[in-house]
Amino acid sequence: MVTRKEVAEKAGVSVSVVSRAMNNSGYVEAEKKKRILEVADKLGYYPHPVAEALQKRRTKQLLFFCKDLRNSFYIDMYQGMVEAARKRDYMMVFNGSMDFEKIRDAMIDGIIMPNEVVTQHYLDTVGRNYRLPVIAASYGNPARFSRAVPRVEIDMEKVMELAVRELRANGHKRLALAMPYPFRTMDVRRLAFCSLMEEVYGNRIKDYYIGIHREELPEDPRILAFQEDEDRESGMYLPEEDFFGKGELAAQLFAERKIDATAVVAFNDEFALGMCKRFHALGIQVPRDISLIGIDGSSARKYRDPCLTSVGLFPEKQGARCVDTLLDMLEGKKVKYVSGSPIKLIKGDSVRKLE
Amino acid sequence: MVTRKEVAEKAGVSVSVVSRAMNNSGYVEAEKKKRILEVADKLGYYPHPVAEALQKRRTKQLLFFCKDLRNSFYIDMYQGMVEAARKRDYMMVFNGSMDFEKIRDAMIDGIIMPNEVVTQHYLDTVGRNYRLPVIAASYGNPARFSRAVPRVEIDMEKVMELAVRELRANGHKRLALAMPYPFRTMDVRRLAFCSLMEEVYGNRIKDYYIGIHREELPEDPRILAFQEDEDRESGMYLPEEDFFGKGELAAQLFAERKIDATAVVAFNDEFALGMCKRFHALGIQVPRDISLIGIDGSSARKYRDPCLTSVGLFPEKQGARCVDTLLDMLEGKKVKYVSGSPIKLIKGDSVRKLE
DNA sequence: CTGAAAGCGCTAACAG
DNA sequence: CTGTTAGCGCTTTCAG
Repeated sequence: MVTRKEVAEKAGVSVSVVSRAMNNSGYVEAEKKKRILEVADKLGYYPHPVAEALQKRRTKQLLFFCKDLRNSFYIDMYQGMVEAARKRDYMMVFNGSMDFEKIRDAMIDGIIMPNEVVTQHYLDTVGRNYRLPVIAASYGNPARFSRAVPRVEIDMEKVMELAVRELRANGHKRLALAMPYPFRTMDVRRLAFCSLMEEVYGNRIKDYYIGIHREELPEDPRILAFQEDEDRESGMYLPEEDFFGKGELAAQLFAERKIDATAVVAFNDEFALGMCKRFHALGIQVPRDISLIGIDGSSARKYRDPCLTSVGLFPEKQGARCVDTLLDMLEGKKVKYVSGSPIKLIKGDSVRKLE
Repeated sequence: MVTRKEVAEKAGVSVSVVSRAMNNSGYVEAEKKKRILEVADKLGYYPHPVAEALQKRRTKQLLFFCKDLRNSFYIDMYQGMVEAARKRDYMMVFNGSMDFEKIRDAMIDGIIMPNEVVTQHYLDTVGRNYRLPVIAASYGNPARFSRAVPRVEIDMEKVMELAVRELRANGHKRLALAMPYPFRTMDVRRLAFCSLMEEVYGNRIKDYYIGIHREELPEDPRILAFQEDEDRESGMYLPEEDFFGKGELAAQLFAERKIDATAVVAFNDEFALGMCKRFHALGIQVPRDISLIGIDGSSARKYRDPCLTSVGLFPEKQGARCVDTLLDMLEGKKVKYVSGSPIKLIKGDSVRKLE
């Protein structure tokens, strides 16, 4: 392996001059600099990133701590991070194994958490005595962080408002909400939906809520909504959920319970697509018999027809903002404790205009 | 930050004893070891991964160099890698930005390449004078590596054979192949298909090949089959392709050209799903009017009904094997230059039994 | 402008 | 069994 020392010898200078030449820091005679760079190039020299990191106490790597790789929402988010990091000469590293302990073995300068639940878990365990800067992507879900963590937040209340407004604009009055969790779960979508529909439904709102309970799930090892009873009670859930499968189940429940809603807001696009499929199998046509609106704006919308109408959350933008905030922190800049990320309705063909 | 030195002082020993105690290497009095571990724990000490890496010349990180994140095939492959790496106490790092230059800034012990094309690109550029161990996932595509690189290979000829056999077993005689590339492209699927169908079609084989040419692609920036004319001529292509969109186009071409095949083998599942969608839009029913078989066994098969029949490639297994081979190399073991990865037909409902 | 020297936090001989 | 010592490859004062 060729080191700075070797370059220095061949160029007839000392290592420190080479260092300065390579980093454009401090003084070095123009003539010499040129020669050094030439020698380095000829030798195929390239600085050793680990040594550099040790000395500078900067690895130039950021971790996106996310296990839920099969969820394209997070993949999109990661793409946004990669791009933002690249612009500031950082590398975005992805860790697919959800193992908090191992986080301390990672050579990183900071961590981005995918949601409130994971953030809280982290802060309550390893994060207690590991004080690397942390940023959380968040969605307005109730969570109590034991330490101040800047969040880049998507305003889910507004998302729900957009969805409901779109349905109402198309003449829908009786709307249902389909979720992968029981009613009692403190999910911001459910809370927002309830507050928006309260004046219409009053206390009959539960009749228009389709939730998947653990007991109802088929015996599929992938479908594991809750790991511990404790988690279930606290309304927490862990990732790697089969939203599509749960969506199918939700459509089934919707049909069985003969809910008289004309439109459904689904937890997310994956969930909505699952509903679509099952509706189709049950002979219920979207949007003729039932209108459907998803949340995410994911590219998976394309798989089914009619194309799903959805509230786009632009996870790439959220991801990019997470990175920028984190890097600002590392540079010692003051950062906002909460910053927002844009949303927008993406029209498809799954909402019918009622006369 | 708490270091080994600090722990040593509090425990009244020297740093080397602490080192030995923590790594279970060399001798250290049982009593002392216990005390040291206690002190370390109380201080919340955790070894500095960068310093360790510098000294041991082992970062315990492996890179999966893959930009095509939206392709679930590679995501599955990555999952397999993560698991295999975890078992051997390694961390699998994912780099989503296709920038060969930046690879040298990554703190890694080895690299896994997603396919032959990327491997070759790498070897011809940065890989020239950066000799980190490399493993390539491969598919029997023609490629000339300028350096010996162990490959974990999926036998695409056998894959094609399985697909064709399944269709024939269901009574299909006239089979077509649908690909995202022109006929001249040296893709192993096309070559295998040609050799399998030669005796049936002779030189009419081109009539049963549906290929997407660059000129036929709609003006979608994402749809960029070839970056350079040079690449196109050499039959190379770069990732991030919209296989779904091209599949739609292929179905269109199939219908327009009134090909009299009763079944189609599609490039991959994504491509097949695109075909499904367009066929549906054109009023051509799968499998009633046309049978369809995909390649991959991807989870996206679930999105559409009928469920796609596909040849499963089990990318997780391929990924896991890549990692194991790479780690064996790092441990100085002798590794096979080419190793295989299993395949299997996954039955769905997209192939009709002909009378 | 340059080079010697002192580390970054950790490991691994090697005497004691 | 233990401590001293010499690095891993790089950066950064700080005298010259």
